[in-house]
Amino acid sequence: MTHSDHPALSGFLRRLLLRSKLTQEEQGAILSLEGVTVQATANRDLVRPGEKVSYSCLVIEGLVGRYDQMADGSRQTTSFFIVGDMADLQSAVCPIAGWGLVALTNSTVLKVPHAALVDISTSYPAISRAFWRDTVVDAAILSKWVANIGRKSARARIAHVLSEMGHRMEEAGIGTRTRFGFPVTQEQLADAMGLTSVHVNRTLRALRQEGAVDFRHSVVDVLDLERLHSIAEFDPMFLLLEPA
Amino acid sequence: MTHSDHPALSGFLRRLLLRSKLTQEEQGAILSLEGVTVQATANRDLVRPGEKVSYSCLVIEGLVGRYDQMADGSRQTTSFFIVGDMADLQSAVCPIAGWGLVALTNSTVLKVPHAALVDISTSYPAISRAFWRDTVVDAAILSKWVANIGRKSARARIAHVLSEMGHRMEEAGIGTRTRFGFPVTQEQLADAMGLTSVHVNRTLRALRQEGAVDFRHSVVDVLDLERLHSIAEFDPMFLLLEPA
DNA sequence: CGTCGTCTTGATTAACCTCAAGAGGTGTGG
DNA sequence: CCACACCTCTTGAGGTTAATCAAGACGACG
Repeated sequence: MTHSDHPALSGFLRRLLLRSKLTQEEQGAILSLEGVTVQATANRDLVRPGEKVSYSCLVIEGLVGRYDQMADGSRQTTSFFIVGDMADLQSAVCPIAGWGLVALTNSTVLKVPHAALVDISTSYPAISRAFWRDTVVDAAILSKWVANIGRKSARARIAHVLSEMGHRMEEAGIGTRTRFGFPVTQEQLADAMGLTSVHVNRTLRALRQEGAVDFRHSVVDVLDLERLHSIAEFDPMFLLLEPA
Repeated sequence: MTHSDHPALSGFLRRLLLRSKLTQEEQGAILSLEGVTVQATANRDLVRPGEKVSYSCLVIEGLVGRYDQMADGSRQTTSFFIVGDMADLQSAVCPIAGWGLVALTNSTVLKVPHAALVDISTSYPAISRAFWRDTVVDAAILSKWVANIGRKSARARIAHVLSEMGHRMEEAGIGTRTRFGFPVTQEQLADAMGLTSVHVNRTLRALRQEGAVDFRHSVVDVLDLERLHSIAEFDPMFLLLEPA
């Protein structure tokens, strides 16, 4: 276990405070969480599909993905997790799930024991609601992904995910909505969009040529935010930024 | 407000108990929830997209869908809710969301005030965890839908959703996994699968002809459960049936 | 018995996939 | 410091799945 007040926890707390009010005491309880720091190289599984876990993974550095594996070996990524995200907070109440977690790039995560998470959520109802709300936000993003993948063109899908990530990066304080690091390969992006890497490549080229967004060398450079959002039909409301 | 112990609440309690242990007192608190019963005819919105709500909708009768509307008018359904499901329990902690709720067939719902839900979840940590867990199950289903829509053929997608609904219907005690009522039109099913009704029609015919499943007249008749699950790559584990 | 929504089928088109090959970039070992 | 290996990106040609457009049959309900 690391000592209390691990710097990574402040990112997590910051994220919770975006949508939930917590007293000083409650904030202190979050910051006092302890865990084990682990490193993972790119494409290494943090949690294998179906594995029972006794801790949740807080992303300290890098980028983590949640994925579903098909029988033919193809993958569908169902979420990207950035610094400050607790990638599988839900596992605290459902320790077995069908999905896996993978480090999409070299990453560091803090493994926080479920017991500690359940403890503080039992002691502080407001923390319990904050955790619940965090899970709801995750579900809202998933719901939006279903809509994007089910009903939008490749162009709109990619525009949407880049808009979403820009928004979340800025929210987390690790970039701006018009320029941020996003270290995924076109192949990994394809796995998230339900497309092939070839088609992602062509679509990115089109988005660049029409002056909407330039995504190269792991950096997203939004050339025209309004145009990008319009292509994506992006409305940040779905991220549920409504502190209560 | 209806009187306490509304019969519909027992379906909701039954659903919670599938995945969470609750004491008699806690169970009593659930059963004592009060609300207003409302009826809605098919295709009537229960919650409009973006609307702020102060209650959650428990399905008493019928079938409810959560959907996202695109700018061009097309829709993506992101969940089906059956009798005993609290369609938007998450709104208790996030009263504004981007999606809408629609009665897919003539339905009856019990509108339970958020205040009451927050009250009992504050008084009973176990109920708070049960609610949280319920939201996690919803997210797990969403995650699976992303994978289905993103990476599977129309045939496998439809086979999967019929497998999923059969499982949930049996779980809720309103049918068996091989035969259950599912009152959606091919058009509504298409909106959920990210397909057109024409293609759903052709695909249902193919599934019937190969002896997997016969879905007609609002009834799903599974002809060969193993074959259906195999086509769908269906594994009920994702429904997180792990009481804790 | 008529009307309207739903289902069914056919013909054509568009979006995206598959296969394939070469270019660019980056890290590593000689 | 160079050479090689490997991964990622890029582009082309052709194929497949599912969308679109259109029309007629069926079926439930008044």
